[in-house]
Parts: sequence; structure tokens; C-alpha cells
Amino acid sequence: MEGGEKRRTEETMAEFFESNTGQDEKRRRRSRKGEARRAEILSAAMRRFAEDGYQNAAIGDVARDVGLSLPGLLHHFPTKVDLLLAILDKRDLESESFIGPYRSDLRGLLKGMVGVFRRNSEMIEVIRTFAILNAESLMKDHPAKAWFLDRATQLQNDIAATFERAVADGSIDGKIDGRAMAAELIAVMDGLQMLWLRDPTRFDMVGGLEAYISRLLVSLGLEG
Amino acid sequence: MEGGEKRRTEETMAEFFESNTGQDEKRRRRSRKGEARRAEILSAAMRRFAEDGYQNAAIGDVARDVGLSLPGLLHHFPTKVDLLLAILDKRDLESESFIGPYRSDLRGLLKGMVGVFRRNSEMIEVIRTFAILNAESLMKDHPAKAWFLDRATQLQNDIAATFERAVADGSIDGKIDGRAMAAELIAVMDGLQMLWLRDPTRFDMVGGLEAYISRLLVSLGLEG
DNA sequence: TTAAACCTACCGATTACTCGGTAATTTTAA
DNA sequence: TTAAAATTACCGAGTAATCGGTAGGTTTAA
Repeated sequence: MEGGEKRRTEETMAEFFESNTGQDEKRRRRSRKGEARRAEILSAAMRRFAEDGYQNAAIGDVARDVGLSLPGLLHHFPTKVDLLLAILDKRDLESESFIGPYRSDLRGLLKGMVGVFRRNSEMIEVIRTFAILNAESLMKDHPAKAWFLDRATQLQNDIAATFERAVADGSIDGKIDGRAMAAELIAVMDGLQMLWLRDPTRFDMVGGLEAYISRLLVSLGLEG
Repeated sequence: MEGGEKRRTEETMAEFFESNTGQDEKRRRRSRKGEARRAEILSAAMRRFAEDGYQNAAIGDVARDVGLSLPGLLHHFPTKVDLLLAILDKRDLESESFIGPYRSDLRGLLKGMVGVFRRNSEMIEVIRTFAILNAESLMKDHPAKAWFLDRATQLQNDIAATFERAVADGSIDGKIDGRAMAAELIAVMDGLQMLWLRDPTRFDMVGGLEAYISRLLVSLGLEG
């Protein structure tokens, strides 16, 4: 859990897939066709994981989805866990810009979160995959457990820091517990996602967050 | 999804376990020993489900936990799904009194929820089982999907009704959307449970709900 | 005495993964 | 430019393990 674990770029991802016992950093050859295949596989795997979860999904089905044999798929991702980690890794890159732009002021952060939720609600497949994996990762020895814990911890730290900055510059009440507020925000977002997963057609996830945030802003004295 | 599905009592639960093709309601013979075993099995299964989820847990392990062979366990619960449904059923009976006593006024309901959360936090095994199953039930074709959907729907209805009663008698603002507020409450509770499951030692689930509820009461004008 | 409470032995399906090979593609060198 | 060399991209046919469930019997308890 040491903060190490450097972010892998598309470039160095190849090495990651081999057992990597030594310090050999020999460059890997990649064909254009192979890259395309890997992208297909990742996308198909996400669809499968979104339906059945990671543990219950069969990589043989993923292989068939992209017109490959099972060994054919395993050529690109040697184990099922590698496939999962590749998906998580890709998300890591994309969500770099989650908090970044809004890190400054609390009001902007909270409004920004609604924006992210709205944007996400238009990428249903992706968000569904990660919501399912998020829930599934609560189980013992789940291979994505550390990833989701790290992610939640870092998110909480970032949000808490913004709250504490707001306390420091006097824009909100000094008695407010930044870490607790951050936890509550994460809880609300995860909880709303669960409700939405249970009934995607009827439940208005974005509206739910919007209502919560705007009431929160009033109660913090930042609006209204 | 038709509201049918009558609640089963301990008495009639036996019949439920057989394939029940006909309308034979012949009384079953039950030994004291058998009842004890079934209780043991249920408890052991909950522990297993709490760790690995339903799909990934092996009923063979449950059998070994209570000193039985697998067919020995299957004598009491003919299929794995039967075992799951028996657990859910038991919970149904126990949580009959969840909302009941608090159904009357909104302030009492919200305060009561904190109390329930506090009581739950002392039954970690049970709450962990249901939180894991709740999350897992989001997956496609999960056998507990309907149960958790029904439960959430009914809970939302009950809470929403209390909100609307509060609107009707003028104790809270008339612009408040009861159903949306109910959804938010459920989301907060589920989300807090997820955070707690991810890190049971550090995260204060009860305190988190308490903080949310008390801010909500103020913002509704019911307190402070 | 009669049904419940078990057990041993087995089965069929599924699943992640391996082995040993062939075809396709890319890089390198003449 | 082109052909050989190197490596990737696959596939068919396994394999070992797991798991839910069955068949058919014996023992135990009401």
C-alpha cells in the first residue's frame, strides 16, 4: 500500500504483462493489429464485467465477443487478472482530470461534481462497469480491492483538503469536519449510483446529486 | 414483480423448499436436531456470503463449517438458491419492525434511523452479509435482485409517505420532493455502508449518518 | 415404524489456463 | 526493393480444479 506503484503509460504497459522477475526493460514490439484487438477486448470485457461482475464473467465469452478463441485472448492478456488491471489502468489515465480543474474553491468543486456526474450519465456502459466492480471489490481477496480503496482514499483526501482550505480562509464554518464531509459526499455518490443501477430507467441520478449538492451549499452558507 | 409473494413464516417455510409443483400442503415432520442444524447452516452461510458474496461462495465450505458433507447440507436446503432465499426470508421477519414504530412523524423517523444504524453496527456479521449481497444483487440475473429491489422500493415508499405527511400538515416546506428525499436517504445509508465495509476499523458509519441527519433536520427547519 | 438426517460415490458442466503448433505481420539487411 | 529473420497473432486440443447437484444407501431420532 506504499504510495509507490507508478502510473503506467501505454508505452510501458507491455512490460507489465510479463512476470518481470528481473530488471529487463527490453522494448516490446507491437503490431497495429494487436493494438486494435486489445482495445476491442478491453471494451468487450467491460461490457461483460458490467453485467456479471468480474468473478462471474467468463473470459471465454469475452473472447467470443471479439471473434477470438480463448487462447487467442490470453495471448494479449495472459491472465484474467491482467485483463481486469488493464481496465482499471485505462480508467486511471482518463480520470486524471477528475478533481484537478476544480481543486481550487469548494463551491467550484461541488458544482463540478454534478458536471462529472452528468457527463458520466452519458457513458452508461463505462460507469456501470465501474460501479459494479466497485461494489464487487468489497469482497474478500478481490483483485480490485486495493485499487478501489486507493481511489476512494485519494478522492477523500482531495475533497477534504478543499474543505479545509475553505475553513482556513473563513468561507465556511470552522467547526466543519472536512474528512467527514468528504466521506459523506463519496457515500452519496456511490449510493446514488447503486440506486441508479437497480433501476436505470426510472431513477434520476444526476438530479439526485444536484438536489443534495444545492442543499449542501445552502447549509454551508455558500449559496441561497 | 407483482406484489404477491406472501411473507413466509417459519411454519410454512418447509414447504417452500420442495419443488412444490402441486398444491400438496402435507405437513412436514421436523426434528429438534434438524432445526438446530438449519440454524447453524444459515449462520455459517451468512459468514461465507459476507466474505465472498453469494456467487463466489461454495456451499461445500458451508457444509464443512458445520461438520456436514455437501449432500448432508443439501438435505436441508436442496439448492444453493434455497439457502440464499432462506437467509433473506429470515431477515424479512426480523426487520418487520424497522420502520413500523417510527412511521408517524418525520423527525422521529430520521432519529430512529440513526438508532437502527447504531444497533446494526453491533451486529457486524449480519450487516456485512446484507451489504455484500445488496451490492452483488446489482448484477444481471442475480437470484437476490428482486428481493433487494422490492425492499428498497418499499423502504422508499414508506419514507416518502412520511415526508409527504409532513408536507401535508405543514411541518416542512411544501416544495420538498418526498420521493427524492427518500431516495437520497437510502443512497446515503447504502453509501456509508460501502465506505464502512471497505475500512471497518477506521470509518465511523454511525457518526457519518448522524452528521448527515442532523444537518438535514436543520435544513428542513425541524431543529436548530 | 417411519420419516428425517445423514453419508459415500459419482456426474456433468464450467473455467482459467497450457502446450505445441501455424499463419500473419513487422523489422532488418542485402 | 526485397527476401530472410524475428516476433506477434492466433488456434485446436487438452488439463486440472472446482462446484452444484444426484443416486442410493445406512443410521438416528420422534
